[in-house]
Amino acid sequence: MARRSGAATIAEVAKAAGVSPATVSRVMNDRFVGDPAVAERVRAVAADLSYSPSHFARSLALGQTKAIAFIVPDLANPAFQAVLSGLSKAAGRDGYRVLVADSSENPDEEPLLAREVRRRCDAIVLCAPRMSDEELSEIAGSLEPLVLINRTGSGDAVPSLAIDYRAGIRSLAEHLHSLGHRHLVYVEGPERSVSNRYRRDGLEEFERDTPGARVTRVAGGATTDDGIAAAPRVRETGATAALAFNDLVAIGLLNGLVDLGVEVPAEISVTGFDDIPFARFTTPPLTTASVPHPELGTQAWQRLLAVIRGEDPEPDLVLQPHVEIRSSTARPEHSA
Amino acid sequence: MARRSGAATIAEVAKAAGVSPATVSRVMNDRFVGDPAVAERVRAVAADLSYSPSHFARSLALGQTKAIAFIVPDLANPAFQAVLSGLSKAAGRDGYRVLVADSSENPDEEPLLAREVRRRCDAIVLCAPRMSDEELSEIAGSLEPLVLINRTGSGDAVPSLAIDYRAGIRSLAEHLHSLGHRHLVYVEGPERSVSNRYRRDGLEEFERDTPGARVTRVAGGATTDDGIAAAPRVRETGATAALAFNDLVAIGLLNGLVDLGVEVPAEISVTGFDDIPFARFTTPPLTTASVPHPELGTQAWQRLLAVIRGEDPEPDLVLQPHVEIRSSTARPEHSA
DNA sequence: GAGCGATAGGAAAGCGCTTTCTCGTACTCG
DNA sequence: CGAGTACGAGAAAGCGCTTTCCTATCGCTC
Repeated sequence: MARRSGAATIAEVAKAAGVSPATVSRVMNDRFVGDPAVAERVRAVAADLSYSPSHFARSLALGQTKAIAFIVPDLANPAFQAVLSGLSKAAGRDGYRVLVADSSENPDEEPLLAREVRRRCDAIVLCAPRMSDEELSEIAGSLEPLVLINRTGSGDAVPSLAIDYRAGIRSLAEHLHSLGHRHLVYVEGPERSVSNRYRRDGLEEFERDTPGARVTRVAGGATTDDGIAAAPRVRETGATAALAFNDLVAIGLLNGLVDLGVEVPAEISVTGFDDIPFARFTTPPLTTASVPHPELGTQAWQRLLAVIRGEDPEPDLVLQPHVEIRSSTARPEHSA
Repeated sequence: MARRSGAATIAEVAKAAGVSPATVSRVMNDRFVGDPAVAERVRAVAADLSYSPSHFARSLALGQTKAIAFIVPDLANPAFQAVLSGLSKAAGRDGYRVLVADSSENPDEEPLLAREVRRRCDAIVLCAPRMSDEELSEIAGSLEPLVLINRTGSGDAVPSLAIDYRAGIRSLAEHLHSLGHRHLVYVEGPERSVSNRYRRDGLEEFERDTPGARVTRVAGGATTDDGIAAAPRVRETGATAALAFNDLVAIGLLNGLVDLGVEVPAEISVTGFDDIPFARFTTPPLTTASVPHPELGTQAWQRLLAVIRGEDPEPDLVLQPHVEIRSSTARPEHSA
């Protein structure tokens, strides 16, 4: 038995207005066709009692909530916020709200988080780079309607949207190579991150296809602090250019290098990934690869809505990053 | 009538296990005291059908959701994220989830947003700097349990937590004054923002109490872009130091000034507010005033939980910002 | 003026779960 | 060995809302 939360119920409104709950419901949902005076009375009473229908009860009766969930690995990363913003705007236009959940607190419980959050709404957009493929395909079924971000073809027929990290980082590496860099160092993302794997693949391709080029790898992470911590390791490699897992890491790295007395880009060039708004404001401004993140959100919504409606979603999309050249990259010193 | 979402219901589990729904419910909630074999069977069947209880139905029956909402004016601002992070951790420890809503899309509908979101959960933490006092006290009642952030004593007995922007910005101004600056310029926050008013108050106090000091005001906003746009206006004032509404604006301003060829801090000192993580990484690193934001979230949860439980919350708290001196502030040129 | 269709609005079932009440069974104790 | 107790588990009500019937009333036509 619920402790009454003080809010008026439909029954109370009905009684006060001298009509049946059914009528109140109809009036509230603009499905009422009878005497306008009755509707008016109901509305007045409802306003008077400041009645507003209970969400749970509605959801229960209707079987839908008009809400979707968005799970991100780290809400503090502006790149995900940009996706969220696009998603939330798009969903809002169709009358849907989005619930945000951040799995950074405990990544291990991501599947649980997803499941739990999913049950509070009609569908879910999942961005879970650290979840294993097995875990993913295991829970995918129980999460539908579902759209995946940055996880391509998990075998299942789940619509997905991805950024081509592989191609993006390769372009970045090629940019550095064209400047004259031969020894690059990649500051890795989180151990279990799938998108880190894509980047590694891209770099391996680059290395293979580019005679004379070499890519060393050092441990990193996904945050500015990880970037700072990686600075000494980067310097030790002797590489003339560093590719960071993302902009956050790059920013940390930039500062870590400065603290070590290393000049960027004179001694070491640095690149990021994502082109977060702050990337323009670093010193020197960060060369990075970007993708229109809000677009990712919009596209995700299109597909999710289709799935919700039982229609066929548009085909999967793999967005190609665009290299944004700024001044954190330059020719290596000795080659000048 | 709900369209069945494919998920198993308690009735199905009950039937499959040859028991009553009541028993299933009890087993699922660890309230079962009977034959362990029965419990085991129920659990097995539940697992088999991958049953998980419907949230709405539970909420409806229980009258509670174990979720709270957090409304922020702008999720892109790292300061609010820090609050969110503290809140979410604290609430999580008590088994509560937090739903995040960002009102930046359309600030005018903040009251509606709050109301709607509130009905999806048990309580709400509201950070609505742009809502008018009237609007606020108008809806406060319908939002309870409620904790307010950065809105002190709205007359009503709503627990609140605030940052002392007035004192904080005053300290910043005094820091600049002590460096020798006499003409300061304040880059205003959003027009209707209450926290902007506090800052203005602080600066007026400073001006009144500090003979020879002068504070000009120019239009600004709350984002980096607003900061960039304010740069020419700042320069025109001829002030030797600029206090920005927050760090985001300060960062924009820093860059806007550089673009205009103005050197910081040589020609103009700049300060921010909030000490977001990026503040350390600007060039020059930003002098700012800070408050432990996650702590704000934790404190908010303490109070909210008390209110939810019908207990008396701890008294309101006004956190005192600490001035973080970095190198975006220095003695004015001619005084050197 | 009788018979018909249309229409306004109520009764009731059902969404899935929790929980009180109740009943039947298996004990225990005198 | 019978009465009383304890305990396991089911029946049913209720959370607040929507929606499908369904009935009663009205207005019309011939």
